[in-house]
Amino acid sequence: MQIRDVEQSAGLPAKTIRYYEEIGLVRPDRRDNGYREYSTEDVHRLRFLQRARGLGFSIEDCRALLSLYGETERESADVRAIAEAHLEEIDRKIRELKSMRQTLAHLVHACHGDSRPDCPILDDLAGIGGGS
Amino acid sequence: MQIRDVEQSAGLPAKTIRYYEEIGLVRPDRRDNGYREYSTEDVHRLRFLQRARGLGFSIEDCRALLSLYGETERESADVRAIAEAHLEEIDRKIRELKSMRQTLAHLVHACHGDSRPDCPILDDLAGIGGGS
DNA sequence: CTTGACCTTCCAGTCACCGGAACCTTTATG
DNA sequence: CATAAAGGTTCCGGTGACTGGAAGGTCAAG
Repeated sequence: MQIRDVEQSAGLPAKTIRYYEEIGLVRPDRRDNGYREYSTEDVHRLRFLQRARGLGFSIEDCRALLSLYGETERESADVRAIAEAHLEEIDRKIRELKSMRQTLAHLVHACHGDSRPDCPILDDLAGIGGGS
Repeated sequence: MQIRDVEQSAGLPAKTIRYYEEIGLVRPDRRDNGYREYSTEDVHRLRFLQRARGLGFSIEDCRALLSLYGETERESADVRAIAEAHLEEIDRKIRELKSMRQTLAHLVHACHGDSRPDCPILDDLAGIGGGS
C-alpha cells in the first residue's frame, strides 16, 4: 500500500503522513525504488493518530498513547491519566474563550456600529472610561 | 521612558515590545546611544495591543484596530465588523472544544482506569467497536 | 576599574504542519 | 521509442506570535 492509498484510509494528507514518519510515529518499509510501503499496522497507527489529533491531543500525547496502545501489559490508568489531563486543558481553554466572548459581546453590543467615529470598543481597548 | 519601564506600564515583556516594533505596530524614537525611547503615545498603543491581544484578536486584527484607533474620521461600523467576526471565530472554537470535550469525557468515564490493560479510550482511538 | 544591570542585535526554537521546487519512477499513449 | 502525466522522493522555507539565549555595547555605583 503506498502513500496515496493511505491518505484515503487514514484520512490524512500525504504531507502529514511523511511528517509523522519524520518525527518517528510511523516507520513504513521502503521498496527498492525508495517508495514508502505501508503495512495494515502502519495504517492502523495513522488512523489512531488521526482520531487522537481530532480530539486535540498533542503530538507528544499521541506518542505516549500510541506507545501504550502497543503494550499488552499497559495499565488503563495510564491512558486515563493522559485523557483526564487533556480534558482539563480543554476545560481551561473553554473557560478562557468564554471569558473573552463575554467581554467582547458586551463591547459589540455597546457599539452602535454606524458611520459615526465614536466607538466603545476602541475606547475600551484604549483603556478609556468604563471598561468592563 | 525606556523599555524596562514600558514593560510595567503596558504589561508586556520587553521581547514582545521589540517584536511589535519589528512588525511595525509601534515606532519608538532612539536615543544617541541606540536605546529605544517611548513616548506616552507609544505606551498607549502598547497597552491597546495588550488588551486587544488579551481578547484574542490576531496581530493583523490589532493592526487594523490600531489604525482605526488613530483615525478621527473612522466609522465605528468598521471596528464593529472586526469585533463581530472575531466573536464568531471565538464561538466556533468554543463549539469545537465542547464537541471534543463531550467525546473525551464520555471515553474517560467509560475507562475504569486501573491496572488492567483493557481500555475503552484506546479502543475508540483504534477504531474498535462502539466509538461514540 | 570592575561589577552588574541594563540595553542592543541576531539566530534558533516553538507546534504541527503546508507549499513548492527540483528531481526520480512508473504507466499510458502516439 | 519518445514523451507526457501522474505518482513518488527530499529539502527548504514559511506559518503565528512570540521566547530564549548568545555576543556585545552602555551606564551608574562602589
